[in-house]
Amino acid sequence: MLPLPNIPTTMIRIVLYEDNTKLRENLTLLIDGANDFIVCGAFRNCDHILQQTQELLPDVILMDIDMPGTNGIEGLRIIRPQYPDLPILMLTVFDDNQHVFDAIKAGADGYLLKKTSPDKLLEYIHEVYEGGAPMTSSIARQVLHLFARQPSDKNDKYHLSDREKEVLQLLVNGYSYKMIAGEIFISIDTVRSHIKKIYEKLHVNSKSEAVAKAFRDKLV
Amino acid sequence: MLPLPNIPTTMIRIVLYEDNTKLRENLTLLIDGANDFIVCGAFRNCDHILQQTQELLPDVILMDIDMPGTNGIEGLRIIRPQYPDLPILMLTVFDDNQHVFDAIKAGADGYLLKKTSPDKLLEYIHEVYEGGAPMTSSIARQVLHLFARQPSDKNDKYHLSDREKEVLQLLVNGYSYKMIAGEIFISIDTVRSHIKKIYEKLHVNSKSEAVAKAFRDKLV
DNA sequence: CACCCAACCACATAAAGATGTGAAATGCCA
DNA sequence: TGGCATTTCACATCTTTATGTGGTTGGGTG
Repeated sequence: MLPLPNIPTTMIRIVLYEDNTKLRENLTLLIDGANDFIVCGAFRNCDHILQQTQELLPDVILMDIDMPGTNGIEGLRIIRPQYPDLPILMLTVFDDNQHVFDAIKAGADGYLLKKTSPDKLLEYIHEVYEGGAPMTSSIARQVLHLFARQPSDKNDKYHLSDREKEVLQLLVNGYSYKMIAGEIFISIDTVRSHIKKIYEKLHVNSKSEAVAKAFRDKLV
Repeated sequence: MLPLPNIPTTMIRIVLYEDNTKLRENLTLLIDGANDFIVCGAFRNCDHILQQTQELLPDVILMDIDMPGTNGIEGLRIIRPQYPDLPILMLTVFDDNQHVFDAIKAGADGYLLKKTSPDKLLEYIHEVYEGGAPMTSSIARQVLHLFARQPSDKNDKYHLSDREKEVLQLLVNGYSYKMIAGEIFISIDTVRSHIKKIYEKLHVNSKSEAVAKAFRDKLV
């Protein structure tokens, strides 16, 4: 049985994550329209990305960052360890430093802005599938500069007080509230109130999230 | 006084550093041939890059890496601190990790291989002049990977099972037991027993210690 | 001076986590 | 075939954490 001309024997399987329904549909139409792509799944967030990837076996994932529920960065962190070679292309409106940095750190293989034109987008999907690293030029510039600039010195970005930094450091070191209280000679209730304040400032709500954030943002 | 059509009022000033005389001349011809570029200097190494830059005031520097005398990387390190915003485009035969890494660290704004076609090269010079970061795709991929997944082979030192690694990843991502159970479709008691096992293997006894260890040992 | 903020403390409640004991199903491999 | 690791689940208990609502003190600033 011979394959017909111009009909690829294997389609490149794409899965989309994008919360905007209209955009998700448009992207699906665009990508399905190309003759060697097939969209085998499109979801509004990354809540079940592990199962979905297991079932759908995509060749490329196209991922928005800002989604309700599990967002693109979190999704990336979940999926990347299990699928180290799966090309994942971020497609987002954010071109600020922090988002780019987080995405790259989490193992994105490309980073495009949503204003990318449809034909360029298809070209870039091919590129990432073939092992390239498509980036819009402003992103590429940021990536290079992220590398070059050596000190993070952004550890004041959350405006933690000295005492709060001290407590956070102890949390990161694995201390319980009781141990912290003993270590710096304050009551456990005071430890609680410090930690509550830290959570507010870091926008987290558990000890392990605070610890993770401290590592990721090089606060320690 | 009106500018004539198609004749830019300001030319983009280029300085070249390239030791191969023939190539240097060819590049000069190519770039001067474009109607909005002018080569205002071309040198065989970076020995006097500071003075040359001061005098010639280039808008873009095009730089080879391997040159006798002060080479491209050293030149970059000399010039970058004084001119942090001057676009510098590396143009070289090396696409190995170390050279790319060194150049990026020293503050290059773009990195092209010499096999780049002449018309592409002119396009890329425009791009770097306009704040972009032109890279050949193999370089872009290297840059991303330098950032993201450097080690990730010593993560077997604790002999975590696949399932345990999966659970640990979700812990690191800030999931509660209940959320983990929901995500991977097992009961919360099973989550407990996995986590207990993880704690034994990592020699910790709390979630945040496990998270911290995961970061420190680059398990994530 | 009044005001804010950092740092301290207390009490209470609900949720989450840690630990222990025990057990069943699967698959591998020697 | 029997042992071993992995994965799954249940029940019980106790500790820790998270959150809320208060409060006092002292330093600094407009």
